[in-house]
Amino acid sequence: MELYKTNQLKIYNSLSKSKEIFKPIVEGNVGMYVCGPTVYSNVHLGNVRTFMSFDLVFRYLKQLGFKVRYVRNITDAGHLENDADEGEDRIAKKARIEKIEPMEVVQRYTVDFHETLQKINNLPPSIEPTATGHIVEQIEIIKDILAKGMAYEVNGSVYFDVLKYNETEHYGILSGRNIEDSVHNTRELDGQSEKKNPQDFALWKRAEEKHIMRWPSPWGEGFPGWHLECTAMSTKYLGETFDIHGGGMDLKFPHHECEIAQSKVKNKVNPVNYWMHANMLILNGQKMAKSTGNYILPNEIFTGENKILSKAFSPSATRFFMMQAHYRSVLDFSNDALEAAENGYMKLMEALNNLENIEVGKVSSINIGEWKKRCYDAMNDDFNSPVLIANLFEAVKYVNLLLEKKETISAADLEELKNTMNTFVYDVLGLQNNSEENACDKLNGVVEMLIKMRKEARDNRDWALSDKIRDELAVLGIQLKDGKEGTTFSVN
RNA sequence: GGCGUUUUGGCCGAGUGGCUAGGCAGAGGUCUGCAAAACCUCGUACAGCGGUUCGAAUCCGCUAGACGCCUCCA
Repeated sequence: MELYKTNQLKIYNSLSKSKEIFKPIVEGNVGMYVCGPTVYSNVHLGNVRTFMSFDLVFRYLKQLGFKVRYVRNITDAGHLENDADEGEDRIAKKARIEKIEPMEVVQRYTVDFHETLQKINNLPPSIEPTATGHIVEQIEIIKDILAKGMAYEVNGSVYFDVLKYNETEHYGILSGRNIEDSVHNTRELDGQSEKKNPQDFALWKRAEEKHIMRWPSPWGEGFPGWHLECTAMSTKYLGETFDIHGGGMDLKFPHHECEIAQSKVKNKVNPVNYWMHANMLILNGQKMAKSTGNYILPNEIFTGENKILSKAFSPSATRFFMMQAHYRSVLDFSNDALEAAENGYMKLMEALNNLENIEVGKVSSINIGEWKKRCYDAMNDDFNSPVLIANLFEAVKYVNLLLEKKETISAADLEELKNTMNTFVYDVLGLQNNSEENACDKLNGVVEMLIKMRKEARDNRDWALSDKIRDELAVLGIQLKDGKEGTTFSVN
């Protein structure tokens, strides 16, 4: 029987601002859409955190037995940079600077994005559609919204009429705003004279002469507006109403608010049942962002090539660091925090390796079933990975006590412990075991030989030689551990 | 200025109206030829001031700080 039938998953819904019991539209199936990256530069660690948060959601839904269609777009048509740059989107701008074809920029950074997510062990989504591949769908939606009188055309551009929409619907329902407030508080910017109101957002923008990315439309040559692509792609692949829509907290307004408005006009239904927002990664007390230069790239962490880092950290240690925080909490990035996470991560991996060395007994002195339930309870409570990890460390303690024979475990319980730990560590959290990568058979053989030689030296009370072997191996990052049952080692 | 979130022990980070989060770092102990590892024990917490309550770090109010959004942004 599928686990979702016995596990009651609760998800914090940004729309209701409360945890709700998750009930998919079609039993056993989940449709999930997550706003993907704009591929005009390398993804930074803050971007990665969001995608990792939803990777956790994706993985756990699958673990519960749901059949998940996970759609995450690639924004390759670019967003408008600001109104002063009217007609010029980010990707076109970058292309001009580098004197290359826009789609070459898109290709380069899409590849970088995929490589980075693969290193950090994110699962690929089920469908990864591109904005440029869905121009036709976007044009159709605009025509529909125009026909319904909720948009207007000016000089080859089409804008969504927010004030008119707000007469019958609540623009601001997701972000907790009232349009009346923002009417009084929105700063007037230049170049907005086309719009009836500053709150109106573009559905279609007329392309200036020099604009590189352009498509024909009923309103002339141009390109789609900021928020339309997600509406087009999510509803195309998941339906007019689907289960989960995710994205970074910073997209809640205006991006997701606009998506709701567009969908409601076009389909007359709420597009999303559960809105999920992942919180920001903080560096130097501020949100990581390309625009401010306050960011760190994933590769800089993996190579250690950044002045705030004392050394390189593996993708898994980095992933573990992020999983130790809840996805809805702000997380502070620092070298100290990463180091602490790395130490904890290695301790966890050590215990996983040691699972193989445990001897079974007739009865169990620890309650594995109860422990397993606590693991699921943690994840059922809005994907609470930090509490899950606390429970995994509880299991680390079990493993060590079992090795010392201070506790006993039955064969069936040991199997349960192994399966559950593997499931949560590898399948749900998506961590990888680095020690397996580092230690190959030849190395194992050499170290075992040295351990044997050291034992002979110790038996002869030749402490100088035995310590020399131990210390020199330590310098190489190989740590020897003398236990009651003999010496073991770990590779750092 | 508006809307929202947040403030936990040396550090990172959970959580709850009364019952140990966890990790890292630190102290003492067991073990050990010594060390490391492991295990056991321990410490200083819930920004400040009021209120509700038998009881609040947990609910409410005020004050102070921080962050996010209000413009592209994960």
